[in-house]
Amino acid sequence: MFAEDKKEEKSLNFIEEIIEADLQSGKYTQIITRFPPEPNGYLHIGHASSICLNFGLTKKFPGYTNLRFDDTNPVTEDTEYVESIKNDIRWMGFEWKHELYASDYFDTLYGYAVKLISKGLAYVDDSTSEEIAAQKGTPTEPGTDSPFRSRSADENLELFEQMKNGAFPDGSRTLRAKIDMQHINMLMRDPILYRIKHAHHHRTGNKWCIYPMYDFAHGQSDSIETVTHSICTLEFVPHRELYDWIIEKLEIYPSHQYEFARRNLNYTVTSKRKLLQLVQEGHVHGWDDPRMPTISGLRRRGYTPESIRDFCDRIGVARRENMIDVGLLEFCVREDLNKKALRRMAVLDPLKVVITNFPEGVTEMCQLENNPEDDAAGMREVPFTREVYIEKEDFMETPSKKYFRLAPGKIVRLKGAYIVQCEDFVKNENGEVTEVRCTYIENSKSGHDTTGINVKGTLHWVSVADAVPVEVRLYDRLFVVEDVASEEGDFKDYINPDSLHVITGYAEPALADAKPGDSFQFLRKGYFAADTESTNEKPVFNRTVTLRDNWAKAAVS
RNA sequence: UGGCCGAUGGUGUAAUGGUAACACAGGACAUUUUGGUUGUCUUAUUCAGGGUUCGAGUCCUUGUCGGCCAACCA
Repeated sequence: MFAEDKKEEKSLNFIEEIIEADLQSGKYTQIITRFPPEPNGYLHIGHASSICLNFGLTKKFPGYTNLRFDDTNPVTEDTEYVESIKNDIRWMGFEWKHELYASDYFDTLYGYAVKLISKGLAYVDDSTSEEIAAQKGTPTEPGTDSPFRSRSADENLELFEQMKNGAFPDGSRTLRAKIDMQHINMLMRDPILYRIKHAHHHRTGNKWCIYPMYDFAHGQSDSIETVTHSICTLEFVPHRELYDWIIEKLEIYPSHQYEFARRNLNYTVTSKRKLLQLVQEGHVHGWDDPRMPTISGLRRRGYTPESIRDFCDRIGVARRENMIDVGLLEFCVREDLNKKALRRMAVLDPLKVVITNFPEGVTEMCQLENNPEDDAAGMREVPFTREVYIEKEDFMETPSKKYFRLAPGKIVRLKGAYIVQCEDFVKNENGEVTEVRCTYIENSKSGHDTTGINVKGTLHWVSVADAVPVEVRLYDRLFVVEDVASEEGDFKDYINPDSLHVITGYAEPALADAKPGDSFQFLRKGYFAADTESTNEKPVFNRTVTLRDNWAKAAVS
């Protein structure tokens, strides 16, 4: 059980209420859910919500959850996606009961189709795609019957078998349900059940040249697995009538579909089509680019499974349209990493400080806490010398009144080391400050400070002689507008041209040992995770998220 | 012009006919050898009108606004 699940019981969401009622009434003694991705892309933060819901339900209530790949369209699907999906679900901390594929049921589904035809409830249609579209009518106008609608069951059976045997080219015929072309629900106007695709399938190879449509695969797959609560997003609400119709006519186990609103995150996109486009056109460096809202991207960025689960928990489950602030996701990862991440010092934009009264050639070790939030994390030693780097932004020639960092004549604490006072500074010909000269106060060392001086500011620093150069990748939101989908024109027009900055930072020696995936808090700068490409020779860090910064906020306003 | 689904602080969720709650974001103060963390305080006539009721965010009704539905995608 996850720690966050142990919190005091929150009120149930509407699906949990339904399940509780079903359990209490004795309708079920256990529940079965499923997570049904199509293996045609990587999982994203929206899927995370669905994963937490489906798997979370069977953690909370008796029962189990299957992983079922909805692989009914061979032309877009691939085993690469299957593997990434399994990997991401496990990383999220969930384990499925059975690994299943809709393609496992192709024979059964074929039999179901034959049964429907025999009952006079399906027919082979020779109409073209355009003709079928025309027959459908519109939401406000009824459709018209296909000229092939009244074929005999025997003829349909014969034709359908020939379809299966590869007698016809792609697109030449379809199997359609015979329901009602005047139905108020467009999906009930003789929906296509099977189409011809002479395509290689990632699992069944070339065995089949006809493939069932979503509506003729999903509900039956649920039924075959005796899924009790089949949970999907709101755009499938109109499909429920067809879902129930097929199950009823086939007289198979009655699974039930329940819909919730997909979660939208601002400043990003969560459409697989759009994400694929970003990858294929090189706007990002792959599905796991740390700017991507994919689970693999978030992982590489430094997000933890705990933080993503917490996020999903906080945003909840409902049926209304929503746009969730990415700030909440950031809050969740800060909260998690604050407890776990070891503190390290790294200077991202260096300015040299010379401590004029500190002896040359001497290295003095300083003891610093690895994590003030976790005593068990212990201490580490950091070398201090006459010359150190601080951040450029931590010195101001003419500071405002509320600035309590370094400035001419002002004192400041170098974290874990000494209190220093600024005596002088050097400028280059462009008027930029290139060096700050300070004196240190001898008996002010952290832990042994007998001066009684109260300093307002504390700076992070790195010894010049001991600094480890590291590549640091700073990320910003991928899009410049909150709601990309609602904007006019091509979504790519709203890509943030400054979503990535690669810089060289100077880190304390301990950071040279970072292993890919390790997370750290760079003091006063944010949380950073060693990238998958990081090595001891060339450490690379991704900024997961900055620290909250009240000073920066105040400066803006 | 049809059908379906929605509407509660800036955002996301709660309140199951009986005091509109929680979290994030924002603001203020305190604490702090990270301007981090932590603590305290603070921000709503529940889309609108009508109705039922002792009592309505909740039930009924009308309207308004938003989303979805006319892929051989899922």
